[in-house]
Amino acid sequence: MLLEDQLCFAIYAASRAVTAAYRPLLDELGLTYPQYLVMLLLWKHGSLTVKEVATALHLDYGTVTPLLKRLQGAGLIARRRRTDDERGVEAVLTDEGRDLQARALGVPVGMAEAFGLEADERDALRDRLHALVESMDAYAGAGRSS
Amino acid sequence: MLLEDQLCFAIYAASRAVTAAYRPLLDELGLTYPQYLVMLLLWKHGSLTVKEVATALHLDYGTVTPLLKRLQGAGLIARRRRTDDERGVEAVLTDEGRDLQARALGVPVGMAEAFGLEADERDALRDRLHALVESMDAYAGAGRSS
DNA sequence: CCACAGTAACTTGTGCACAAGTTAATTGAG
DNA sequence: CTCAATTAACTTGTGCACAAGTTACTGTGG
Repeated sequence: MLLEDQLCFAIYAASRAVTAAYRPLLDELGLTYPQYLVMLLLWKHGSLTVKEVATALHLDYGTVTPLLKRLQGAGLIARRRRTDDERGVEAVLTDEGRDLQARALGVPVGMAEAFGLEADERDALRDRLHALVESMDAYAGAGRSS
Repeated sequence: MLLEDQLCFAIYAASRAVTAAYRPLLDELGLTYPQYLVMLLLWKHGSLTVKEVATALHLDYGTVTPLLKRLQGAGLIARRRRTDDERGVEAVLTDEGRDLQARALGVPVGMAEAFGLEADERDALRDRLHALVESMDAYAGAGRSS
């Protein structure tokens, strides 16, 4: 029952340490860490529905909706109803949002340095965590169905 | 720059998946995940100052103070000024708080099952994450001093 | 065509998490 | 001893994160 022995606490502490390490880098871009994740998605895809963002980040609509509104308020994205299915709302990069990508190129480099790990170690840890998330999702799914 | 390739996102997603897996177990105890971590500390030590709790969990006073007030509101702890140093406030288990430990014994067992990992794998992952947190703390410390 | 189940998004309320600023008690240099 | 710096705790404000409930649109069976 010791706190320090539990994997859950190690993950919880690591998550907060990582976002804290990102903060000074992201402050210069005027982004929070979840906002940065959304921008990463949009720099790749150009535009995404609220549902697609929520699915990719494993987040709730109730988290994503206000987050996108703040990005809109910052002028980085526009939000508009889809025309083919008017239930959907699409987030689209503005010119300003697209331009921000150039200034964000240094962020992953700076973070790789902070991690203090070799690339292969980093990949191994990442893959193990991905497997953990899938295992937990499967467990949660099984729990719901019983 | 791909989201799925980044270690940071794997940790962020894993952290939320873990606390989500704890939620149904902790709901039965009437605790949130951070509250459970505080109770783990108190079941071990009996009483701790706000500073000691904040240090152990790597949290801010601004997070811990209201958290302890909610535990006090739930009747699990009492909060009182220290007599030897009146700046300090101590959190102490109530009888009710102490009794809760018996009902919480099943929580780590249930979680070990959800993780779907062998004990040695779990320990290896935990140690690697602990090392990561220390590395990041050291990096942040170095950044502040420059 | 029409009730209706299902889906996408939003809203409200609670609880972290952290920055920045405030207050009160303690410590220590001169 | 005195007062300036330090420390412990609290407060305020912003932004996630998620549960639960609401609204608007879609697609399908009858």
